[in-house]
Amino acid sequence: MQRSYDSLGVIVTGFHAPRLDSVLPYSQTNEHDFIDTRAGVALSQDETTARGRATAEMVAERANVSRVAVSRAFNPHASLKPAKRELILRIAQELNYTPDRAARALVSGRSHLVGVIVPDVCSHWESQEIDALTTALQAEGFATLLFKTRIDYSMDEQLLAYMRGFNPDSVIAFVENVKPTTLAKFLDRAVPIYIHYPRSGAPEDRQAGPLHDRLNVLHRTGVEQAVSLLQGYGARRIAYVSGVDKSRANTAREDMLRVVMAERGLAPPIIAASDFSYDRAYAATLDLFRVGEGADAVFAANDVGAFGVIDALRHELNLRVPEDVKVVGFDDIAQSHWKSYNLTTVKFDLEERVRALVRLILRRLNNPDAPPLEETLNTRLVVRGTVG
Amino acid sequence: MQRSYDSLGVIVTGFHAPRLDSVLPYSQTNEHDFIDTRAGVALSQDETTARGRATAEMVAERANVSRVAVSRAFNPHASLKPAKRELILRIAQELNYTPDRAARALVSGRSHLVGVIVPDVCSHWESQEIDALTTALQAEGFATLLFKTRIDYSMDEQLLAYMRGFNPDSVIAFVENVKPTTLAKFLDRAVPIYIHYPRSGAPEDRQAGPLHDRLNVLHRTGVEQAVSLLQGYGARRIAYVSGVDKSRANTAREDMLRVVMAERGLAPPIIAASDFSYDRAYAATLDLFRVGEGADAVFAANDVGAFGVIDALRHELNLRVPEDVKVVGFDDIAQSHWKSYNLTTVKFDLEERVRALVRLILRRLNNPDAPPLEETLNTRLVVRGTVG
DNA sequence: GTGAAGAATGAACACGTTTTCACTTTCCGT
DNA sequence: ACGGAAAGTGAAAACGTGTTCATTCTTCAC
Repeated sequence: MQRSYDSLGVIVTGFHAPRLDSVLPYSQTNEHDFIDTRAGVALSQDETTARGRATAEMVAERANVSRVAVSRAFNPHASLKPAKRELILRIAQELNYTPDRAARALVSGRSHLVGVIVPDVCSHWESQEIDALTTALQAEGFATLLFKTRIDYSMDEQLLAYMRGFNPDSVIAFVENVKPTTLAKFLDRAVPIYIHYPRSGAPEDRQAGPLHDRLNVLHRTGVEQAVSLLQGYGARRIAYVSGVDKSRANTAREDMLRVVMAERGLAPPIIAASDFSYDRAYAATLDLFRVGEGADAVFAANDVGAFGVIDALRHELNLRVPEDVKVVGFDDIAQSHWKSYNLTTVKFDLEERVRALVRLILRRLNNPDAPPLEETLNTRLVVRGTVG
Repeated sequence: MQRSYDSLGVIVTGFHAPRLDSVLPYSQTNEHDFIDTRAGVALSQDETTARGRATAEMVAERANVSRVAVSRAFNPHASLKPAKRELILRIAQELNYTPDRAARALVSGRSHLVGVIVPDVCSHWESQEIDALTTALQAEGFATLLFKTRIDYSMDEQLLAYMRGFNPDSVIAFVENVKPTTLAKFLDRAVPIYIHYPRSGAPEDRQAGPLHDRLNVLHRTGVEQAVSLLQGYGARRIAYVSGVDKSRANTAREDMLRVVMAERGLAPPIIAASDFSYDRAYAATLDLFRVGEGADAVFAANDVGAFGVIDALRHELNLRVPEDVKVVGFDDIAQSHWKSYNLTTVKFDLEERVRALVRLILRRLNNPDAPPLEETLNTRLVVRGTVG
């Protein structure tokens, strides 16, 4: 079996053309990425409806029971003679039957979908959070419905309307600057919405506060440990390379840093404006040391930002980390232990956080009128090689 | 408004306790991560059903039209007097109505959900692909339904059955070693399945080949450029730090490297077994240079692996990159331009790839019986600082 | 053996939409 | 004005399930 590439509609995108004239044995051309479609086309056509799936009706017929019995067999709480349930489940498996969740959602009002709104899946912290979230939700019988919003962390009304059509049971929004009324307009009273970033302390948040479940994170602990460590190594002039301006996470972190530094008699942090990204943090650092006054130590609003700071210091400013400048991050993402960075950082226990979040969500779904619950997680400093 | 932390059920996880006795003004305690729930509770209760959403029925009543007209107003292809459509859409907006997708799916057989199965959302390449995919699908009116499978890239039958319940219109699986028959057993004839890793060239794949849509990627172009560049700098002994053994992506890349090196009269690559991860690549590199014979240049199966290689060389083996050892990766993920690595790598145009994929999917959904289509993308070498 | 309590059962309804199918109205060329 | 085609319209059926409710069957204490 041989084939010539120029028989295909080849899209050539490289900066020099591929060898279109090369004719290789098929076994040597497995530079193919490959996509199967309709893998099941050849399967038996009996016992399936026109749409290709077995229904409860068909299972019932084959098992000589009513359709309702089939429904009950799949609901553990329903009462059904054990032998009958076993028979039904066996036949269901033979016919490869699973209850249709769309139909189930229609009547029960539970889609078992949790909407996740995120500005950027690739962001390290977010991607790790989504990963853990999906695992946890999957274990509880829910599926993650992913939506992207604008990169500036603002909430898009069009997106909310769009998402609403899918009827999520709950929504987790990695989103800033969104008013409860906006959310309420586009989602139903019954849908709990979880804003997954730190609160800003703005008046409207405080007002809404007591009505809602809360997951608190004590930034203070980790920040105190970090500042204490920096002080111990003689750092006095500390800079903060910020996250997105006015975002909840950035405000919370910057404010806490300011409070702790004040308590310890340090001058307020020098603020270098950035946006959580590597590139902006890199540029902000260059600015800080070339145009600005520099610093003994740099706090970055997140780990990725800290990587940008470190690379700017080492590879462009010819400063040593940690000898000349110490660097501390926030999050402790998986990449922080990579040797090139080996970052000292304030850790959030991501898995614990996601477990707590899923716990809150499920509790609220099972009991919508339960009193608001508050859970609090702590932070701690993970000491590696960028302070010392 | 003041509050004391020890009035909360504080979960303390740090390695030293937080200052529970501290009492700060609320505005200074915004170390809270914060979660809103049921933001809409206070909204007006009129014009909503018990479940909290307006229905087509209610819109029809208010607009003095039939319920069918409402349905048609939301379907651009249906014929409806423009004035009427406008009226309905306006009233729908007032009532904050959106068609329920579960009900729509039930009758039309289209859920507008695309299942994405992935072993690890955090993997850089996968997370970037998921991000682009979600954007593209969202633009076409589809939503991404995320599922996690086992980390060894194998396909979990239980997961397939679970996912099937959600009735995805199509499935994109970042998965290895899965037989078409397994997929077919758990998904319907009507659901196109896209395996999103390179083919292995194994007999069963070849057999299935002509029946399916395909998205080819010409590894050859980029690999030839890379090998040519390495040869130009005098590299002769080239090692390959592999991906997961027998995985499609790894096999395709390793085989192509072998073919190209043979064509150019080089000895076969020295194989160092790894699994696409930073840590294993790091360890494999130490092994290669301490126990094994070392190399002039290292090809890594992916960029993250290349980072592990670089860090092992520089920070543990005290070798210089690129002076002592040259390194080339695969993928060109966003992190590859970070200064600490500045990686020379074989680039896949991710956006273009995702666009082509979504194009194939939509075409197949709109016309299930269309003849199989094949698209081919090219690769190219992005030259940065790890070869030279 | 008897009665009552509880478990098991299936018919009918409900969920919110799209699609089909007749029917009515509008439009256009002559 | 006229006929025919096209566009517009709403009643009814369908999608596949969970839930309610009245009925039948089983169990168990006496």
